[in-house]
Amino acid sequence: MAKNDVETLFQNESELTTSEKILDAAIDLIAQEGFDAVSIRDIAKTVGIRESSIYNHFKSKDEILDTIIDYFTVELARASALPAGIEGRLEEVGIEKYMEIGSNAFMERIMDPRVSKIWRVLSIELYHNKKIKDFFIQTMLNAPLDAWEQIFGKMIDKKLVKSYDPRMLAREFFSFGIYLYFVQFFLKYDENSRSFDDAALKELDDHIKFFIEAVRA
Amino acid sequence: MAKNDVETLFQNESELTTSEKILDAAIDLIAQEGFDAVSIRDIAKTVGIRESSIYNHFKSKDEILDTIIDYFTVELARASALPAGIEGRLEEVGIEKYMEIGSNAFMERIMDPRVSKIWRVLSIELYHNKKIKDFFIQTMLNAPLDAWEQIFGKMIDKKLVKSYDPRMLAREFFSFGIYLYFVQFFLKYDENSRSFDDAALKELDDHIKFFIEAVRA
DNA sequence: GTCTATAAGTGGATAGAC
DNA sequence: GTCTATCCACTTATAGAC
Repeated sequence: MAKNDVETLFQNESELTTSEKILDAAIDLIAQEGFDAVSIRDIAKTVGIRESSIYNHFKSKDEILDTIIDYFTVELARASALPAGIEGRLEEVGIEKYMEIGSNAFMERIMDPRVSKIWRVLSIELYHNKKIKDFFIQTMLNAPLDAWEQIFGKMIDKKLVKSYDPRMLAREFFSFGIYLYFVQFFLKYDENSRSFDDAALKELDDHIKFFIEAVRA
Repeated sequence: MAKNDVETLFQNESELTTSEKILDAAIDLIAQEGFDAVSIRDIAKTVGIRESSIYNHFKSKDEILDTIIDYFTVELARASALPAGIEGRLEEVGIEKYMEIGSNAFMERIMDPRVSKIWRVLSIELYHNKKIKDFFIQTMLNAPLDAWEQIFGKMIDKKLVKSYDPRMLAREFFSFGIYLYFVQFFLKYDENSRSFDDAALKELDDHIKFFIEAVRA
């Protein structure tokens, strides 16, 4: 990586605008200490400018957080979507492969070291930021549950899966993702381990195998 | 409840010491806004004394939080312990009853409206307080996983349960509790709904039924 | 677009009278 | 054990020179 601490989340490090540098620094600091504990001075010092200069790019401290939230909730929302093209190919690929592809698509976005710091920021601010809370409820909870409910409904129709309540199956399957997320971003997070480790991937693999064995018709 | 907003967490409301009033007020305010956002002045105003008087009872703001953490982590740690007496009665009570009793013991502590505010405080401060983080890893994660691993090991020995890896079974069973906790205290928490609602209990019930059907030998 | 200087407010904490 | 008064470090944010 480069000479400074801040791993950039934007494309070309050499051509970063000051606004992008500010956002990078803010993300880095907030991920470590939380939004309240980070001051405009801290951010300015990390970027290498005076605090008053920050206000040429953002009109308030809150606007910095809002920009981070708006920029990345859109980006991260794609994580819960299933990969395009797999939709109609249920019989072709089989249950195992189907669930594996769906899970991996989800996990890869969360594992990505480029965005794991953002996940940490959103996790930290979740408790008192309505925008983040709504994002989580919608994107991390309801959307995946709805998607998996539909998928399990179809699997039941095709007699690939026992006729359980599809919503219950969606919860049984997806709740494990929330568990892994919580353990990773609340209990095990530190600045050095920014991505899911192999143990978590093994646990997910075990979960998929156990679940499939439990529901296969 | 009484004439003021603060539901006391201590025994006799009429005989609360000032220290206890301060802790109650602090818990109430922190559960709503987080520790950083609550000032000594806020706490003093809620109690009805001047901020300087706070320092006759606690030597710093941090000591207030520490007292809350120390007092309740001990209390809450009991939540993850299985009820005494059930230990050796596995054959007698059967798998369903055994798991139901274990789960209920855990859930009742979390549901208790008296302590759910404390759970919220601990959840909010989890990300930057090592003491709380250690408590969670030990009491909310490792201890329950160890306990259930042992139990499932015994169930497998007695051929009550298929011979899966007991640690994997512990994760499959207990991760749903983490999911329910996360949804409750991070996504759905607000001052009015302080306890788990019936939907969560129904979801837990579904989970237990699904799990038993999946593992029964 | 960055700087210096400063405003205006809030925070935790202490001294000393009662 | 509570009060008034005060300290001072730190915060966000603005004004205006360069």
